[in-house]
Amino acid sequence: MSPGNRLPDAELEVMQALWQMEDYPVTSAQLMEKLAGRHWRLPTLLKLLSRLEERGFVATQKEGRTNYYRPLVGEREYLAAESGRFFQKLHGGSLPSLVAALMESRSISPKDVAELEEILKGGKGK
Amino acid sequence: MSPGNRLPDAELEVMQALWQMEDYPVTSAQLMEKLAGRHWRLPTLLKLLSRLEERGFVATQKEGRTNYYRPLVGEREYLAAESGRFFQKLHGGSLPSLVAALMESRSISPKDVAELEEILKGGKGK
DNA sequence: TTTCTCATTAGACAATTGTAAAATAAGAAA
DNA sequence: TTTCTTATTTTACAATTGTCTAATGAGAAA
Repeated sequence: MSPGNRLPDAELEVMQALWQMEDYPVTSAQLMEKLAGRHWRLPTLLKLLSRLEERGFVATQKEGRTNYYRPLVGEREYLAAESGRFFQKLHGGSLPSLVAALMESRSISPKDVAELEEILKGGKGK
Repeated sequence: MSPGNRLPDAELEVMQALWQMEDYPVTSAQLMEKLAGRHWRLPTLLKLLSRLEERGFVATQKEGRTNYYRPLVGEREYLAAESGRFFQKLHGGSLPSLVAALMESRSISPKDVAELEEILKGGKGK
C-alpha cells in the first residue's frame, strides 16, 4: 500500500537521512552522524524512529542492545504520493499554476522548464 | 512581508474559500455557505478566522455585532511561498525530480508538460 | 425597557508534534 | 559476578491543531 499521509517535518528529515544511506540496515549512531547538523539528543532520534516504525515507514530489527533500521517506504514512492497531494490541494491539479508559483518564488526559470521539455522528449510517451 | 509559514490544513481551506469570494469584505455567513461541504459549526469557522487574523492572513473589521473579513495575503503570494518551500524541502530544488514525482503519481502527463512549454515560449524570458 | 436571537468570543479538550530527562537493560569491563 | 556503559524505552511536556460547547453581548422584537 502507498504512503497514506504527510510525514511531520522532523520525521521526514529522518527518512531523508535514511534514504541517503549507502546500504541497510543502519544503526542510530550512523543516522546521528548523518543528522549531525540537527544537534538532536539521541533519544530524540530514537523516538522519531519509533514513530516512523508505527507508521510503517521503517522496519526495526534488534540484535541484543542495538537496533538496526531500514526504510519500508521508498523515496520515489513517498515523493510521488506527497507531491501529488500537494499539487492537488494547492494548485487544483493545474500545472501552469504550479509553474507560475515556482517562477514567482524564483525557484525555477523559464530555462529550467525548457530543459525539462528536452528531457521529456522521447519519454515513455502516451 | 511574505507569508512566513505553512498554514494548517483547516486554515488553508478557509483562505481558499476567502480567495474565491467575488468581492470584499465578506461575513462569516457567506464563508459558511461557500464552505458548506465541511459541515463546520459556526464557532469553528470563527475560531479559524481569528487564528488567521493573528497570523496576519486576514483583516477583521467589526460593525456592531457583525464581523467583516478580507484577505491580507493574496493567493499568488501564498502559493509562491509555499510551493517554493515544498519544492526545496522535498525535491531539493530539482525540477526533474518534481515532474517525475508528479508523473509517477499520475497527476500530470508528458503532454501537460509539452503544453506548458508552449505557453512559456515568449514568456518574460531570461 | 424587557426579553429573545443569534453572531462572536472564551474555554475546553483530545490528538499530534518536537524534544528531552529519567528509567531500563544488556553487553563490557573489573 | 559485580559494576559500569551506553543504546533503547518510558515519561513528560509544552505548543499546535481541529472542533466544540458554554458564555457574551448587541441589536430586534415584544
